[in-house]
Amino acid sequence: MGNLDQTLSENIRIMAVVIADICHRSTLQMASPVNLTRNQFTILKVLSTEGDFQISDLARLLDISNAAISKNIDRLAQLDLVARQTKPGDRRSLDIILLEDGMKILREFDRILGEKQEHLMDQFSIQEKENLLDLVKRVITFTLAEEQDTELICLQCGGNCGDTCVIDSCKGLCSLPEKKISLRQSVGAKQGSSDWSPDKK
Amino acid sequence: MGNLDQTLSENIRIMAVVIADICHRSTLQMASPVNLTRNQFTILKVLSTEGDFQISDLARLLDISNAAISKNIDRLAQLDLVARQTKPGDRRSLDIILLEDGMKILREFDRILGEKQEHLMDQFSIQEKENLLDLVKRVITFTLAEEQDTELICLQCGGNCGDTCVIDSCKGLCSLPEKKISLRQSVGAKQGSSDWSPDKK
DNA sequence: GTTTAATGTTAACTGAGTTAAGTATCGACC
DNA sequence: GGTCGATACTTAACTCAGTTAACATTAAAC
Repeated sequence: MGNLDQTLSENIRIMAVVIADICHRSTLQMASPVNLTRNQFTILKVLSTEGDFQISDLARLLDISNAAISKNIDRLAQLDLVARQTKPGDRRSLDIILLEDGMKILREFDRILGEKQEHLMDQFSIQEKENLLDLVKRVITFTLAEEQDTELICLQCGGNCGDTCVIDSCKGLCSLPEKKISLRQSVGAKQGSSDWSPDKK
Repeated sequence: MGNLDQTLSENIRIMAVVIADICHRSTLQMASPVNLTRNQFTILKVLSTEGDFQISDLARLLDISNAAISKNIDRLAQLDLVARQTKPGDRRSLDIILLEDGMKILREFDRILGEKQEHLMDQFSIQEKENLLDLVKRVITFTLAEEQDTELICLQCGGNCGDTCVIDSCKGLCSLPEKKISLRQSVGAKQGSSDWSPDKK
């Protein structure tokens, strides 16, 4: 029944855009008093997970250059969201640490997302949720299996999904910070064309 | 059962990123011999739907400036994917028309997406698909209802889902080209920070 | 026939990325 | 202990896709 396949595929794609684009953007806008780019937000999110992160770690994780991270940290530091802290052992390295104001934005983001999620989840019975979860997991794993570039930071779980995460490459960040090398080779945060900057209109 | 809610929400978000980001990017890269930005691809996609489109229509639809559209059309015209055609009635206006090479890219994109989709759909029984469709539609409508900025071009259906489209504001484009004014107020294609440009590494 | 509005292009600018060069520190080796 | 290469970060110059503002050209209104 090709038509069902078609409709379902389309609706899955629409859902993806709605969640990954519209919902994320609006939540971030609500959560933060200042405009943050997607990458700046991702940096905060990474810093909120366990482990120490330096400029080059962040560059590797977000797959952008050290120079770009450095500039983003300038911006975030200027907003008092993060700070550079020289490492005791090695005076070349800097640990980037998340400050209270940065945490506040993340907490607010999670709170808003949590609220939206709560309302959404109220729609479904437990049976339906379990059903949907199973189907969603299968969509994810199957879709990723078809792709070459499957490394990414999902970070949707706040770094605590551990071994239950469906994303193989995520597990490193979620539960094993020491494995943080070379995640997300290709879910690039490349030079910008369109969607993810703060709205300036 | 808060934990199920949490897990399900996370997995929905992960699925969204996987589909909207990774899958779209890789498909576009496979489909097009030249690097197209997300907006350039969206322009092609819009042009492939029914109706005549001028610079200002496209600007309104993508929510970027006339000047930006003009430059994008320069680029697409230089690649022989589209052409400017002076309108008989009004010599100020230009109809932007999709050329064969442009259509070829769209066809190839759809073909690849169709293939991926076919494999994915093989995973599910008809019962499961109907189930999933229902749940997905509810996620979409509910999520959109919570958002203020719900205007968007989804264009996932290729412009032919008509009244069955779950996206109210989409219907204009899918089935009623004359309503093409002011779709997508805010699913911005704003100045760029991060993800959607062709990969230059 | 002149003024006003609409359409599209050009020019100057912005912001977030890039690469390449520069600075400082560390570790190793003679 | 001094030099040399590697590592970590920053700075500078550039690119690219947006922006706004000024400018042609054409159409419409009075």
